[in-house]
Amino acid sequence: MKIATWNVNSIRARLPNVLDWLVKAAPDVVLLQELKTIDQNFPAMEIQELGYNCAIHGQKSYNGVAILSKHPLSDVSTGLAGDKDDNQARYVEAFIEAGDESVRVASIYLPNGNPIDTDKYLYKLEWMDRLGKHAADLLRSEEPVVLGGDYNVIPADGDCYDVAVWANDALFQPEIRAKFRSILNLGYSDAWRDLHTETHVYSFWDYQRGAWQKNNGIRIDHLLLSPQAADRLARCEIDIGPRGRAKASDHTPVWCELTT
DNA sequence: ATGCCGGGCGAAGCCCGA
Repeated sequence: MKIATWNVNSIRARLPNVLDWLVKAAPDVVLLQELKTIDQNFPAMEIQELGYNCAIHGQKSYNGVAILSKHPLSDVSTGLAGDKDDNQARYVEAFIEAGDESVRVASIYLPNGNPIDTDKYLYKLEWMDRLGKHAADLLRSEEPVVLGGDYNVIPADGDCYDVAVWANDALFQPEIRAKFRSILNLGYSDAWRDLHTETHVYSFWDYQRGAWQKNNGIRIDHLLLSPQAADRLARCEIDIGPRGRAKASDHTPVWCELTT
């Protein structure tokens, strides 16, 4: 089963690119972030025509996450547990029913947290704590689980082009990276890192300053696998193709292949 | 590395992203 994550930076602005990639890459499951639209304006018809079921958790203008699946979706839940007052659409989870390939997945849009001396940073810390609690709960099911999304965390120095540039950024703070590691330490695997040793491979390039052309990127889109999913991990790749297209998102898809 | 892009909203210019 091929499972991808992609921050599309507006599903409506990106629809032609997304549809093309769905046809070309043929993933079974896609975890989308930054829909930037409400559920009613999500282009479900066009995506369903390619054979995908949709679980949508939209929001006007900002955030918004979705799960696309060629297999039936069940047990859909929206929002991350632990804070009833959090109304930002950053989490959707579902069970993918596919016989002996069944898997539970979540699409995650972790808060950016910049600037670091503001409430936005505190919100990021709090959100990561809640994600860790929920991730721990999910492990107790002993199911294969894939938590994929835009984590807004640069895990290690080699995951960005210049550590000096990112030193004061929320994505690079030691306590943020420690919280990300603490989720891994529960028992999750960073699928891409587990299968690759090379550094300076990225999933995001800024629109500005010719970042794409100069390969000034960061690796912040991750697929975290529970042990039961990691045991089935056959492949994990970053497809930089979509980033080079006209009207590209600033993120590109990351995908993994789970076997039985 | 400071928003120089790019998207949403809404009809200019501001908010937001990483």
